[in-house]
This record gives sequence, C-alpha cells and structure tokens, in this order.
Amino acid sequence: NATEKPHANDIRLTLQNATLWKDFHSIGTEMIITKSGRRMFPQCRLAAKGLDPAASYIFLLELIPADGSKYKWHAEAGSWEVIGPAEPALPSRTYIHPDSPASGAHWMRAPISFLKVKVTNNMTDQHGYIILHSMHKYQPRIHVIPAGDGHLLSSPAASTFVFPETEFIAVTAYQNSKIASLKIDHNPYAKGFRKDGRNHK
Amino acid sequence: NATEKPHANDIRLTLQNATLWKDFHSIGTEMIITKSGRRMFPQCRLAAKGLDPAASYIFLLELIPADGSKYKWHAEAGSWEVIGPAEPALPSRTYIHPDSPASGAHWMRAPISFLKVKVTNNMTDQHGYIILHSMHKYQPRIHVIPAGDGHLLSSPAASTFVFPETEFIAVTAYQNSKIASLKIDHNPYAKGFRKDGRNHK
DNA sequence: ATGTTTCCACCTAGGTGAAAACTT
DNA sequence: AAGTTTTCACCTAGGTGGAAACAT
Repeated sequence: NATEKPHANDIRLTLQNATLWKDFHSIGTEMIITKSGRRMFPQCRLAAKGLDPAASYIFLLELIPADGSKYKWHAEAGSWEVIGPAEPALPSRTYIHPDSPASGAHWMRAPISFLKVKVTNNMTDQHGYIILHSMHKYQPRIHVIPAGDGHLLSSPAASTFVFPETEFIAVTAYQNSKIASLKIDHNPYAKGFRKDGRNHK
Repeated sequence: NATEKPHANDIRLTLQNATLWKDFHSIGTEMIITKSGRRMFPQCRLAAKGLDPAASYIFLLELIPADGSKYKWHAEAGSWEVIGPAEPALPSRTYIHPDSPASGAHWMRAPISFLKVKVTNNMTDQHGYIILHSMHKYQPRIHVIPAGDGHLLSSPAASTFVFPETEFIAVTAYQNSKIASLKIDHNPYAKGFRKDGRNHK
C-alpha cells in the first residue's frame, strides 16, 4: 500500500514568524498582562505538515513556567536578574484554537494563528484567559491532539512542540524600553506611537 | 428511568427578536445584497430548548425562495407588485453557525445568533456567502442537525424551523424609505444616519 | 428609466503603549 | 521605591445608508 497513514511522530510544526520572535528573544521578550486580558505580540503563528488530511485534530496553546524563579529588571545593568523562587504555579489553563476540532487538511491549508489568546494577572478571571504571574518566565507549548478518542492530553498520540525563541517574561508594564520600541515598530495596533521613519506598515 | 433522552420533535426554537422582525415585516422587509457581501439586519437570533445536553448538533441557516415571482417596487402605490416569474433558483448555499458542532448544552446556554451570515448578488462569489437574486422574496429557514451520523440534512432526525416574519425581499438599494428609516433607527452601525430624537442607542 | 456599483463619512468594536493615579 | 491599575489618544478592522457614478 503506497499511501500510508501518517504516524503521530510525522507531524511537523514550523514557527512561521520565527524571525520576529528571535528579534524579541535576543533582547528579552516581555508580554504585558492586564486584569482585563491582553493579547500576546508576537503571536504564535504555525504551519503544520504531516497530519492525516482526513483525521480530526485539536490544537492547544499552553504557557508553562520556564523555570522556578521570580525576576526583577535591573535598569542600571539593562538586564533581568533572579530575585527569588517563583510563586506557586496555578493550575495551568490552556487555549484551545478556535478552529478545533478540524481536519488535518484544514490545519495544513493555512497558517495556524493563536492571535486571540489572552493573558491576565487576574487570579479570579472568569473569561478563561491564561493566568500568569508577573515577573515570571513562561514557555509557550503547542499540543496537537487527534480528536474523537476522548483522551486529550493524556493520549499517547498527542504531540507537543516547543519553540524556545517564544519564551517570555510576563510584566504589567514594560521594563526594557527596547522591547516597547520593537512592539511599537511591529504591532499594527501600536502604530499611533511610531515616530516617522520607522513605519513598518 | 426518570431521565429520558429528548426526541427530535421535542426541540423548540424561539425567535428572540421577533418584535423587531415583525416591525420590519409589517412594512415589507428588505435586505441589501452587495457584491462584497452584506450582513442581514435584523439578524436571526434564536433560543433553543429541548436538545439533549450531551448530544452534538449543527445549526444551519438557509434562505429559500419564498415564491416563484420577481417583484418591483411601485413607488406611487408604496407597495410591491409581481412583475413576472422568478429567475431560475441557484443551488442554495447554507450558512453553518460557526459554533457548530457543539453540544445541546452549549446551544441552550445562550442565544444563537446568525449575526455573521452574509448575502450577495455575486454569482461567482468565492467566500461561501449566500447568493440571492435581487427583487426576489426569500424565507430564512433553520435546520438543527444531530452531528456525528454523517447524514446531515437527509437525516430523518434533522429538524427544520421557519419564522414567517423573517421573510424579506433582496434589493441592491432600499426601495421603501420606511425600511431604510427602521434600519437606521435600530442598527447600531447605521447610527451615523440618525436624526436627533430617535436614538435607540 | 431602472437597477447596480463604487465611494465615503460616520459609526461600532476593540487592540496599542504612555502617562497618571493608585497601592503597598 | 516598586509594581499595578486606570485612563486615554491613536490606531486597526470592518459594518452602515446615502450620493454619485455607472450600466443596461
């Protein structure tokens, strides 16, 4: 039989906007968290390959603590320093991609954008936003789960992907002004803060 | 066994904004169709009861020709008149509610809004919008389909609902100025055309 | 004539970082 | 002093009917 069903370990995800993520990561990515919920910028934008076109999948985004530390911005040095152990982690909420469940063909047809995921520091949030601790480091993680078997994350068929350049520190206000500038330059919603001559449209 | 699964004929749909629809219907509802696609106003907003909370359903909206006639607005009389037979009907497109498929519990929890359905007169539309003939009368129809059996509309379990007050004539520009006024009064996106003193906010 | 298309000012809806106000 | 919350001007994105231009 020439056409063989893809195995779970044939699934390949590519971070489509990796260059932008690396620009941020080289400086030290920060993500604003607010009580009312804030989107992430950059967003996690992925391309998928190797899915079974006819099978059904669920895509999840998770933000896991990257380490056991609490950080502080050291303005004089222009760097982050560890100031102690992390706050106890909360039960992690996951963001289910709104197209879920959808066929492998659907997921492979176009880039997969986690545009609308929101992060918050409100421990009592009722919207289902992902709750983070300010001044803690997080690592986004993507799960691809064959749907319809009811096992979800515990399924042995689930695949997990990590892109190290998407790591970030959650903040309630930007600490490193270079990060603020990069955001202004690239996030269309911050266009109003651009100075003439660095308009990336 | 005291808890019995609901039968298909136990499903009940209520048109939540029936009063608004009736205000339009008493004048003669018109819906603008454009090449680029136009939303309907009012929207079909429904409440569902009697679904099996654990079962999965798909909700569809369909716009079927209400009769075999083509119409013309008679400005002097302020009424519509039949001017001949309808154009041949096109293969009807349906709008799948974006929450589909979802559990009965989900559909019953909150009003079901067909807010985003778009209608067009572009016969070559590639967006999947519902294609209509201008100056023809249409009747919205809702289908509730138990999901997961692969039969969809041909399934004997599918339920169909019609609310006669949602009937309308498709136009490329409003014919009856009373309809235009009602739209301006009630559609928030047309607020810019409101004269002071009839702001329904 | 009659019906369609394009364009537009005016909205709704909501995502930005900065600055000010607030908290501890 | 350090971090958080609120507010705000400025955007993106896109849904309105009307008027003018266009088509037939």
